[in-house]
Amino acid sequence: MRIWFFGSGGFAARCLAFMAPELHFERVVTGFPTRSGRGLKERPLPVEEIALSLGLPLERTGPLSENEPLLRALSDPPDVIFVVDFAQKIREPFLSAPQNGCLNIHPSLLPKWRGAAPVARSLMNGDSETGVTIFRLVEQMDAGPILLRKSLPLSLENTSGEVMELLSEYGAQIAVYGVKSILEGTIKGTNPFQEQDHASATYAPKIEKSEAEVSWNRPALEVHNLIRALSLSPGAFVPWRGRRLKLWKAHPVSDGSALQTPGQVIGFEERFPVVACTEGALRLEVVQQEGKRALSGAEWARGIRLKEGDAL
RNA sequence: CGCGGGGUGGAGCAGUCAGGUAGCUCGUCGGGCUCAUAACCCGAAGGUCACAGGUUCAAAUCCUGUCCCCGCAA
Repeated sequence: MRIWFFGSGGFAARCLAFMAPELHFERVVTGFPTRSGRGLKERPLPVEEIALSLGLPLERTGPLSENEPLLRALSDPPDVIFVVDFAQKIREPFLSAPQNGCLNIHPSLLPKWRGAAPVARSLMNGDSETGVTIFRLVEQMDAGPILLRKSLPLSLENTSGEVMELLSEYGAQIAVYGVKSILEGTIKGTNPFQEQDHASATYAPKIEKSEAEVSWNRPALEVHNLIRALSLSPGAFVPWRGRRLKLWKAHPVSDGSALQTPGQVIGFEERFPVVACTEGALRLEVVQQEGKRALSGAEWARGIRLKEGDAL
């Protein structure tokens, strides 16, 4: 069983880590290190770090269409190429080089939430269920035939970080199962891939920075959904004292009295500040001021001497 | 050298600009009150003010260098 893996980001790195004990990867391909972070230092991509720590054969690539050695290698193609959270769009000749095509692990129940930010969009939308899909890449983004899906129930407590973590694990599980089934002929004979219902597709465009700014002048549930949707990155924030106050974790409070001014501290629950929104209120669990580390809402309120009636 | 914020008893902060006895809200420990409590009252312990050097009669505070944490931007 010959398998290649193309990936770059954190989700890809976690999927790779979960799959590595079960599958043999002949090549792991990622992008070049990017100048990023404070000081604009050059940093390797998450997949590179994971692959090296797992002792997998790693190579870096620029645009695939210009990678002559890799293109030549396609003349002796692997059985399957996993393409996960990879910064480039995959085209021919890669799409049809492997006998079983290129497989993607997508953190949504396709055809729902095609696109770049499926987990964030589903949480933002208040979905009660999401999942992960293994499908075969086609020219059109996230529109290929489905091999396997696994669902994950969501609650109001779930954050994007947790959900991504779980879906990378689930995705790796069913990817391993799926690829073994195909290659060992368990489901030989019938076509294991099922065409998507394109008519019911929805889309999850990438998160814009401007979407991260929230206002208390919204329903508490909506603010809460945005906070947990963006809790992996970049974090929702409110302007506060001329700077940003990031809201990493909150909890909606059913105090229905809509008589409060949005943004006003209407009280404390176990020392955590409760802030009024237009419908209901939010208890601030974890916040972070610019330049400071993330703190529990209680510690933050204590340090700045926050009192009932103060306005955020 | 991309821009910026920060490091002060165990936690979170004020004090730094205008050098002059280490402060606040908590936590911890002891005592009191209470049927009881995360409540309240009384008391106590705990800090080389990140590190190094310099200026000064005197440095958390001013100057220089170093380490560490973090936000933005890309």
